Amino acid sequence: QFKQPALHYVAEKAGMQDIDKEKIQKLIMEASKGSDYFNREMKRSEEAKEKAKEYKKKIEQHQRNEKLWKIDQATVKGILLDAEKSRDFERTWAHIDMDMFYAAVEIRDDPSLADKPVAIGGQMMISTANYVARKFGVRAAMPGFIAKKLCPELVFIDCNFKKYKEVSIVFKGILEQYDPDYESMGCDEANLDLTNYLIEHGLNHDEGRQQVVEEIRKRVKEATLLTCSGGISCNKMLAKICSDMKKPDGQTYLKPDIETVTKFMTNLSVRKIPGIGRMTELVLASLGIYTCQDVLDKAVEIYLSFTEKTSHFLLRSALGISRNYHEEDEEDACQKSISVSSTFRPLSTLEQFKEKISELCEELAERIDKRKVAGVTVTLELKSVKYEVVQKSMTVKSYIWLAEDLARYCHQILESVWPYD
DNA sequence: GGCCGTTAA
DNA sequence: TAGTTTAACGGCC
Repeated sequence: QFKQPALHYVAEKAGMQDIDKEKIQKLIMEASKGSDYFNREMKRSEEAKEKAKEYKKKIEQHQRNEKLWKIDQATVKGILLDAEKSRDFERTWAHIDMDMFYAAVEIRDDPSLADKPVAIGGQMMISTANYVARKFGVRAAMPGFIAKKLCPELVFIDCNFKKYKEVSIVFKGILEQYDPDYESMGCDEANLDLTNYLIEHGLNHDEGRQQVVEEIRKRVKEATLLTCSGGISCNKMLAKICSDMKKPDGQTYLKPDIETVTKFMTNLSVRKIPGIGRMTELVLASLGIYTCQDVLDKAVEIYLSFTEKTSHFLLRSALGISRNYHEEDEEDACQKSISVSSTFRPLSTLEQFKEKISELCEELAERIDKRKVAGVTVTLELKSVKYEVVQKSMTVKSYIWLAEDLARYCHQILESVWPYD
């Protein structure tokens, strides 16, 4: 565990297990310290720890009252029993994830890059790094200037989204043949419900499930000349966690039985659960919870700290239970918002802000037009140089899609928060 | 409905 | 010197 908030996790990602964590963490710290971004992150971390303190108070209060604690324990037992009842091993999910996608495409098209440390992105932000670069601690979501400090030899390559999109279409075209309703998670990964395919092909058994994913990966490699990794399990969450375990170019199968799943979850870090990020990890750590087994051991503490929805999510996840069916509702699956944003040099006058907003509205209107959609709520979000965010929105009576209408409402919102600094 | 925070790719 | 963009969701008032 890091004593300071880790701005970029070392050894969290595939390819970063055998590296000098200490040294890299120190370099990142030196490069970050004192920056507005770092200060903001520190503040967020402090707020998370404060939250944990409140939780602890409530927990201790219940613990002191024997009767109350007994009731809490009984309630939690019920929740865990209910969760257990919903456990289902009948379906097979696969999570397929392209390895270091953008970097892999660039290296494929220029093999001379293969043994050099490569980062896709620029001095501002890196999207992906190859495994050579990861050995230096360089990784996605790290600004280029920090990556450069970790690895002075690092080769930066600009993003070429058009090319990645084309590869992605080929990739998805293969997945579609195994599950026409596959759930896409960005351009380089997807969740597939293989159950129907497996049954139809008489392959619904341990070997068959692994064979099918081997086949998918082989076909992806032939069609794109790129490797991908896979995870196979009885639900989406487990499949996703598994797909990360033998990266690159590997796959992990988790047998659908209670012993295997329980053993798998026991020592798993809570951070591996999709949906638990840096802040939740920090809150849980303050409560002495690091692994999924800790979540179960401290189920009452979880129940008392979080809302019903969140504690159910945490407990079910720690048991290795998650949804194993497609989001059925068309209504639920549709896009709910559309937005543009950009980072620019600080502005000062109201006029400058209005001008910038108008430009962004033009861009947004173009995309709205392409998608043939319209909306009723306009939200303006401003972020200061100190990373403080101000958000204000308004819902109107008529549908909006034109740039001029978007701009008019945004200007109105802007004036209501002016002066802004 | 409005505003804020978290997550993820 | 410098730390993105887009979208979704949950909590709280």
